[in-house]
Amino acid sequence: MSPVHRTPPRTAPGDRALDSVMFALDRTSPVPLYYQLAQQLEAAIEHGALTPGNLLGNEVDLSARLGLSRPTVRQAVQSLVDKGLLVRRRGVGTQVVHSQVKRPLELSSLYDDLESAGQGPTTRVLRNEPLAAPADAAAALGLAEGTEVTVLERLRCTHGRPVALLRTYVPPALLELPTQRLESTGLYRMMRSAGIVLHSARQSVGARAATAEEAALLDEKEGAALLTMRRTAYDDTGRPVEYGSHVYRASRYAFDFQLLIRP
Amino acid sequence: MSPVHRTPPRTAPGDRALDSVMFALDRTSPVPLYYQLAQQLEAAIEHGALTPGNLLGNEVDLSARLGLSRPTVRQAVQSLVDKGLLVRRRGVGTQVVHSQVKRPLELSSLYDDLESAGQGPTTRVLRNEPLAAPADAAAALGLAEGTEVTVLERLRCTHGRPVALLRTYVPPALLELPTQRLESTGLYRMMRSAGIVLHSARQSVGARAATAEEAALLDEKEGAALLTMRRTAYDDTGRPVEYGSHVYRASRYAFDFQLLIRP
DNA sequence: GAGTGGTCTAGACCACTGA
DNA sequence: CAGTGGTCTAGACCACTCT
Repeated sequence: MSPVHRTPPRTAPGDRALDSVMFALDRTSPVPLYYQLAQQLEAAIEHGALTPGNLLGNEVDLSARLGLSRPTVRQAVQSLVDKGLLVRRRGVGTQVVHSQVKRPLELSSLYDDLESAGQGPTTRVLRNEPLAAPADAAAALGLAEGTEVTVLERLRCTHGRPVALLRTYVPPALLELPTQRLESTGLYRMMRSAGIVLHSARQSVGARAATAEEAALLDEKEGAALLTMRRTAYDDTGRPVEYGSHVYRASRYAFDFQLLIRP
Repeated sequence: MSPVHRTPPRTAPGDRALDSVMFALDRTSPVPLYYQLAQQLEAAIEHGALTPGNLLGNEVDLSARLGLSRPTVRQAVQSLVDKGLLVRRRGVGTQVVHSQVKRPLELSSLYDDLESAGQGPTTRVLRNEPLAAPADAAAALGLAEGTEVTVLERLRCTHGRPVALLRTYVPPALLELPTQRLESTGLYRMMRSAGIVLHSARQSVGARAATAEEAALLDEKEGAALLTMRRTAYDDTGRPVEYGSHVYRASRYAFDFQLLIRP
């Protein structure tokens, strides 16, 4: 038996590097406390102050040390668990996931489409006009076949070379779509500016051989393997706001994404 | 003005069908209350008792009516918001998403791989042996190149016809992989039985032309467009447990999934 | 048995929305 | 303005894991 009366130094196998990390919470900030904490925890993990091994002292101590209630600390921790950075084990503790794969890097191509404006990628609008909706677009948008919609065809390039050919159908009168702004700003930012809040999207990814026309536009050979993607996007009321049928050069593009498996 | 003193009938524009729905909460059950409530809400939505329009009375009333605290009710509602079934609007209320797309149907092919055992799909193991890890597999699994791993090659069929050719590398000594159980049970179930808890996976989907060998196995023509998918799966400690490099017949398979866009 | 996360309560105040 | 969700507190008991 140890002659120590107090709690021993406690550098257990799964030692808690968190003790040395300082957190600065600003109660006057409009940013929620749980969110401030989550951000600082995430930064500490990324920056390496919190090593993958095992860690993160128990929630009761942590909340006492931070001057927060346990539910608030839990809310912060939970958000990182949802991001896949932490794992909770009942009776054990909360650990930082080993993970080579730090950044979840968000999800697949929608993210690209959301962000690809201004910087490297450029977009050329090949077509932007009203059209009687074809069967697939009408079905996806919940309209009668033949309803007038706006059809866009855009050629997306990175490093000056084509990557994707995007055909998009937008419901009538949803928003103005001046070609110039489409090329400079991107469809999703225009929607956001118009007060349309994206909520979810349904995607289907497949493959097929390039047609002669696609091959010419994309600088591929006819019959080359292309990635295809059909997507219907919905706003926060569940209303479809876009249906797209796109092809990507398989030689220059792939869909990368991380899944979290939920029990 | 109405001569009524009490609260009027209150069949406002966004009327609350929830008032007529009964909830049965069992406090003796080991199932958490918030989870019971979430399930019953989800069932009510799916079954149509809660119509897409607008709905769901405020959380304070709801918790009072159910005899629960507001945080508990919030936890239930939040889980459905996370699933994309409900939308909260501050100052307005919580609404059922219109959504054509009811079932989120989980995510892409991993789900298929998890579930495709026993029923329609069958799996034939073409190869199951130790092998010095090639560069890509070693990198993905965090091993030195040439480390001995187990390589699996499996041909997956539905309706008696081939759909996919799966090449999988499993770290050494992770678990036993008898061919017969692989064909009857599936890799993921075997992992689960071995106490391996899947946590996340990184996937990359692309396309390319079929080689002669692939074409022969998959009953396609050489040069046909195939979907390709590379996946590294991790368990809950962040340890890589599988690296796969797979090809799917584009004529018979596509990756379908739903994204939720988070602000 | 000690320590952990999982769940739950009964309040409180604030920020935003809409009439 | 009243009503809504968003955040936060300070406790409580339970279920599980590990030693």
